Amino acid sequence: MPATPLFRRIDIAPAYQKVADAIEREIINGRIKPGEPIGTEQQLVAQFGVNRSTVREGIRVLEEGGLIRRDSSRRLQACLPRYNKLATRLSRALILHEVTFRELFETSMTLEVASIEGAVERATVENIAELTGNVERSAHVVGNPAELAECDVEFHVLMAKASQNRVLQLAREPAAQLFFPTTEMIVGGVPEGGARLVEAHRHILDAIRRRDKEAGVLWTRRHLQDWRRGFEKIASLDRSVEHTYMEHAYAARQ
Amino acid sequence: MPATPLFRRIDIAPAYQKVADAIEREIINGRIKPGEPIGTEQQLVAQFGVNRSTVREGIRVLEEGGLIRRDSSRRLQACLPRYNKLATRLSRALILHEVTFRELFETSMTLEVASIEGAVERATVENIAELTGNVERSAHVVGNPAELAECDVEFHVLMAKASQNRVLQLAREPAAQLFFPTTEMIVGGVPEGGARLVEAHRHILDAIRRRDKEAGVLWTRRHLQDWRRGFEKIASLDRSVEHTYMEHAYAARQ
DNA sequence: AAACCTAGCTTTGTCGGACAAACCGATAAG
DNA sequence: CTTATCGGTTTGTCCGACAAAGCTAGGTTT
Repeated sequence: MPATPLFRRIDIAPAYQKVADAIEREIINGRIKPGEPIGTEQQLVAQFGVNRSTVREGIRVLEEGGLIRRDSSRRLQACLPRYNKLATRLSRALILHEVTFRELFETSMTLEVASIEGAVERATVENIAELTGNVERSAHVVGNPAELAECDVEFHVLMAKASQNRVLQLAREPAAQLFFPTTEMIVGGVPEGGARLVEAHRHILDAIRRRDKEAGVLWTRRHLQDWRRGFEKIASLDRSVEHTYMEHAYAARQ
Repeated sequence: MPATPLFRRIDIAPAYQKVADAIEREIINGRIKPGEPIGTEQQLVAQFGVNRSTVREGIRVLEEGGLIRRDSSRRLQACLPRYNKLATRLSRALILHEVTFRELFETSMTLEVASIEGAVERATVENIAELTGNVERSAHVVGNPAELAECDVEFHVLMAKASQNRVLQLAREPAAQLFFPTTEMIVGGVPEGGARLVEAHRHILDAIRRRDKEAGVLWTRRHLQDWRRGFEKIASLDRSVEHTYMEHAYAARQ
């Protein structure tokens, strides 16, 4: 072989990948806007000059990446990747990496505190109305662990939304997806747990209303510490997020 | 329509999706461990009783999701989803949602501070050695914005790694991928910017060594504020992460 | 015997064509 | 004006095929 390479490595990406990349580029740089149609498979076949099987493999890649979706009639269109869907992938990754609840807890504490700080500063009247509705609903289902846990998840999503920071909303999602489902187990297992949860939410909401950052942070920390105490009654923080639990969360999501 | 639904919605997932789900289940619940082979396409065809095209579409889905990959000889095997790859998707999503640099900055500040706190508490000698090597390298390339920016990215990745918190590592990645590439522009545009950056890294590393959390946080904040000041000289924080910039980051990633 | 080479088998990536089911649009019937 | 029907499209799936690249095993060379 030559001492100095004459040619650089030729990029031989498979055709389906090139198809996916080409469409992705058009969406990312805005030539195709979310909601706009991509065209039928047949049209893509004609444009790219490859076989339909190849086009379809490329489509699957983009679909999984959340860049395109099929509307009601299964036609292809660009779309905004849902945080939620992507976060699910990340949650899965966290499980496979066998992270511990301690890691989840520590990071969630950071992110939820950041959320409440943003929410106190920037929550709109709509945000507050949504949160109010949520708290009222929580109060009604305080005796039902499953429904209450669902309300809890929603409360924290709304809080992040109220922070008006979409990066934060996204960053907290993967951890939250793994962290909060345990709430059901805890609320179900600890008497008075439900009431304490609703009370904490109430105080947090109140702090947002009064734009009282200190109180908001205080109650958010307290709320999470409550979770932690409850969790430690049923499991160790240093155990990895078990496959068994994972299956629970996974099944619930479907 | 009947008052009470007699039948529940029939689940008619396309075959390729079922193939993907079936393989995903095996990986998630640990029956196939990362690194283990999935089998050839032909074997999957035989096992699932569907056509190879269908199997291949299912494979593409999992591949994109990061659950399987092809090894050197293109055989299929399960794998641990790389944060990095998933984070790339998320970064893309952030761009499409037209987040602003202010949102990025705010969230990064939160996450980097959390990183340094964890790093000060739990950095191992290996972590410190890696960081030391990085800082030394930075000092050598202080005059080269591109290389220095690369060192900066690595420094913060290593810092997150030193926190021993994988959830945090993951959570900071999407924002960091969008946030740090601007470093090159800033260092290139602001005289003394490079020197200040290296100095900050040095102080941060020193704080980790001395387990001095307060100093670590202080210098991390200062470091990020420096970025912010530099950035505001060339653009507004409230402008969305422009498509043009996005293309820059995107091209660099390839 | 160890290293090398070559022919054959396997696997992937791609292609062309095919067909049933679902969907759309428009027209015909009530 | 609503309902029913009927092509034309589009998707999901299947079948069969082939070139290129990798792997395997056997034979060859040193």
